[in-house]
Order: sequence, then C-alpha cells, then structure tokens
Amino acid sequence: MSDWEAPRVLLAVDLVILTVRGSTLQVLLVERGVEPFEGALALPGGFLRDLDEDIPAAARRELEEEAGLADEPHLEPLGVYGEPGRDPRGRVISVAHLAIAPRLPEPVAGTDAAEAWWKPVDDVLSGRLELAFDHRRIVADGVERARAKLEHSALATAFCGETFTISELQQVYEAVWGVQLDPRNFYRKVQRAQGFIVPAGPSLRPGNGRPARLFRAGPVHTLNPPMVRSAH
Amino acid sequence: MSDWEAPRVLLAVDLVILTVRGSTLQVLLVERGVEPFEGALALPGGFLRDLDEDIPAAARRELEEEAGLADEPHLEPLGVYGEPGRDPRGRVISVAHLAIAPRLPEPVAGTDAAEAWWKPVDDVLSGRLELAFDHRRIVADGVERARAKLEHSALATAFCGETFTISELQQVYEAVWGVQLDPRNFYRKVQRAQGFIVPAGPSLRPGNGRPARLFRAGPVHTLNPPMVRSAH
DNA sequence: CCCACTTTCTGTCAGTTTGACAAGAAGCTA
DNA sequence: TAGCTTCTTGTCAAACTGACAGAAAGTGGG
Repeated sequence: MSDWEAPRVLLAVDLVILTVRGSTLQVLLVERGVEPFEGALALPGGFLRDLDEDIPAAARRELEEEAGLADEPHLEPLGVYGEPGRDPRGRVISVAHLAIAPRLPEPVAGTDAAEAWWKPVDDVLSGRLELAFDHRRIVADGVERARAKLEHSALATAFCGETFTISELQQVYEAVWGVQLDPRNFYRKVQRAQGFIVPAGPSLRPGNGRPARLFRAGPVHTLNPPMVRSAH
Repeated sequence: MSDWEAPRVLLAVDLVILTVRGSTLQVLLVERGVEPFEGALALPGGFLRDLDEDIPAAARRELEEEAGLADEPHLEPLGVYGEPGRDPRGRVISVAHLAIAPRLPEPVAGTDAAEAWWKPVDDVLSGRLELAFDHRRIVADGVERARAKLEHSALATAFCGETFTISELQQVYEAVWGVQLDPRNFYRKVQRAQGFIVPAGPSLRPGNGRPARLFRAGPVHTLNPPMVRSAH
C-alpha cells in the first residue's frame, strides 16, 4: 500500500449558459473545432489551464473566451461528471457550472475559436439536437436546477437586465417552467415576497399598452413566501 | 498551443454522513492516520483507487470502508472543492458527497484504519471542533443542503429506519432545522403531503404514552405541498 | 382498581394565502 | 374620439396555516 500512487485525472470545466429569448429558454452551444466530436455541438468549456488555476476562475475564463460574456452574470457550480469512458482522451472529470445570462441584444458576441449559437433547451432535451459527450445530461441537470431555484430564490432576476418590468419577470418564469401564469396573481405574489424586487424610480417602460413600472433586483436571495409552481 | 498539455490533478472523494441521535444532528468524523493533518479530525474519504473507478462507486466504497455502512443509505453528490493549496500533497480535487444514515443502534460499526465518531454538527459549525483541510466548509454546505431538501423532498425519511412513527419523523425535522414544531400541526401537514409516508400495517410502536402508528417512506420524492419552515 | 401522567391523534377557529376573474387606468393607433 | 392593448387594483370563495382544546390509549404508583 505504501508504494501505491493515486491516479491523476484531467480536469475540465463546462458551462450551461441559459437565457430567455422570446418566450423560450435557450442554452448556448458551440461547434467543436477539434477531435473528439469535431464539428458536433457541445457546451462551452475546456481544460484547467494550469495547476494553479482556481475552478471558479476557469469557469469565468471560459465564460469570457467562449461566450464573450465579460460582465458578471450569475454563475454557480452545478455538478461533477466524471464517468470513465465519457471522453476518449482519457479520464476527464468535468466540473459543470450553471450561468444565467440576461436578455441580450440579439446574437452572441463574437467568440474566439468557433461559432456559438443560442438553441432552445427543448431541442436538446427532446434529442432533436445531438450534443457531444454527456452534455445533454448536463443540460438537463442545469435546466432542472434553474427550474427548482426559480421557486425559492431570486434567480429569475438574473435573466433580466438591470431594470425590468413585472411582466418581463413573468415571461422568465413562463419560459423556464414552460407554463402560463395569470398576470394579476403573478403581480400580487411577486410584490408580496419581501425584498425580491424593489421599485426603480418613477420612470416607466412604454409598450403596446399601458406603460409598466420598472423594478430592479432586491437585496433578498431567498424568497419568502416562495413562488410555488402549482400542479397546473 | 499544440504542444500544451492539460494539467493532471488528484481526485478524492469526501463524505458528509449525517444522522440524528437523540435530538441533535450529528456528522461522522474520523481521526486521520497519516500526514497531512495526522491525528486531526476529518471527513471520511480518500483518493480514487484507479483510473477506472467511477466516482459514485468510490463514494460507496469509502462509505463502507471508513464508516462501515454497507447497506444502502441515501447518497448524493454535494459539490466540488478544489482550491489550489487546500492540500499540501498537490492539487487535489475533492468531490464531496452527502449521505444520510438512519438512526443506528449505538456506536459506529468497526472501521478499518482509525476510529470514527459521531459529533454534533453544531460543534463543527461553531468552530468548537477543529477539522482538517476545508472540511468545516464542506460540512456546512452539507448541512445546508440537508436543511433545504427537508422542505421540498422526502429526504427526512432517510434519517429513519424502515418503519417509523410520525413523532420520530418530527424529531428529524426538529434536529436538522434546530427548531421546535407543534406535533398536531406537523401531524396534519405530513399526512397532507400525498405519497410522503404510507401506513405500515396495523402494528403500533409502544412508548411512554399512547402507542403510535407506524409508517414507511412513500413513493414520492417531491413534497406537495412542501414543508415550509416558517420564520419562527 | 383507580388515578396521575405521558404521548398520540382528532378537531376547531380565526387569520392568511391562493386561484379565478371583474374592471379601472393609461398608453397607442386609426 | 373610439378601439385596442397591457398594466394595475380589487373582489371572493376555497384552501391552507398556526394556535390551541381535548379525547384516546397506553404506563406506572398506590
């Protein structure tokens, strides 16, 4: 036992970057430029740069390099995916992260190596879109995490810009959960959760109908009472 | 870039094994038998055995080797702890797992190398008990995970034996959350959550007072309605 | 056997929250 | 000005919550 040596593995970081575009939840995918799975769609990610790089730092680096998201979106660890054989290059342990991007102007900002696209998560989950490695599983776990956290945390505000209207926030809930909500009851519930959202000045956002009041994310991260998604 | 090679790291598995003894939440700790931190208290765990060992398999192996829990308690991944410098032996990435052990007869079953003890989590969280590496942080995350999951999942039943009474289940909630609950309202809430617990035959468990009906874990893992821990 | 005691279990009741829906408010367009 | 859209404020019955009374069913002591 004294001459035994612990095995060494490759450490990668993968990103599930979610956003809401239109009324659908979308995930950022890149086209792989190298083997294995060259040309296939995959999550943004890559190996640890060196032995001194912190894992969160590596996640932020990939977020900027591959997705062009330099500012600071919500980023949290999601899980570890290290099944032997998931990568033909050897034993690769991937630390998946979940990132939430606010609604962006339109296309993804210019990325380094390959092209990147927003794709509806439903296309990934249903198998209509094939992904490299076990990335479909990782996307599924990320989406499930986001759905759960919307109930009890203020994560939904991370999908919105600096300021937002209540109906924009409602669109986030509807897109992520895939349900329809009553605007009037949603309005009441969101307001009741103390510290979830706070008014952002007297300015209004014009639209097709009556202009809406603007809000920004409040100081609270744990919703009380929570936003229960009822058994529709 | 083509001659660049990804760094290789050591992969470890650590276990936060929780149980309820008496009325306090406790965690299993072992005394380290080797450097670094020889003699200090730490979480059970160890390195991946070889390059073909699955991570969940390594967690189950440590669960049996170091804690003597051969049967199948609840086990789920908790998080990754891989800060550079957390282990003087090199870059060690630890995949922490959360395990829930049912109430055990009395002491921990005989363990392989060193001694193992149940310790109150409060002693760890308050710093009264010093732990090796960043294990105090890992314990804190595990306890927080357990507290949160008690609200929305049927995790509490994993702290109980095959069959249990409703007041035993209540003791789990009280120990994990560190609060006092009204037995009558608890009784009602637990029964209302469809599929959470199901009656286990006509036999009763005698005690100091009126004998209690026995239940076992139901088929449902997501509680509806959830067990909200109110703002006491 | 009867009484005190403990714990389990079944109700009750007022206050709050929920889901469904009506209707007013405030802009834009024709 | 009329018509349309969307935001915002209410209303109301049903369900849920927290606090608490009290019956049910055992144990142990005299």
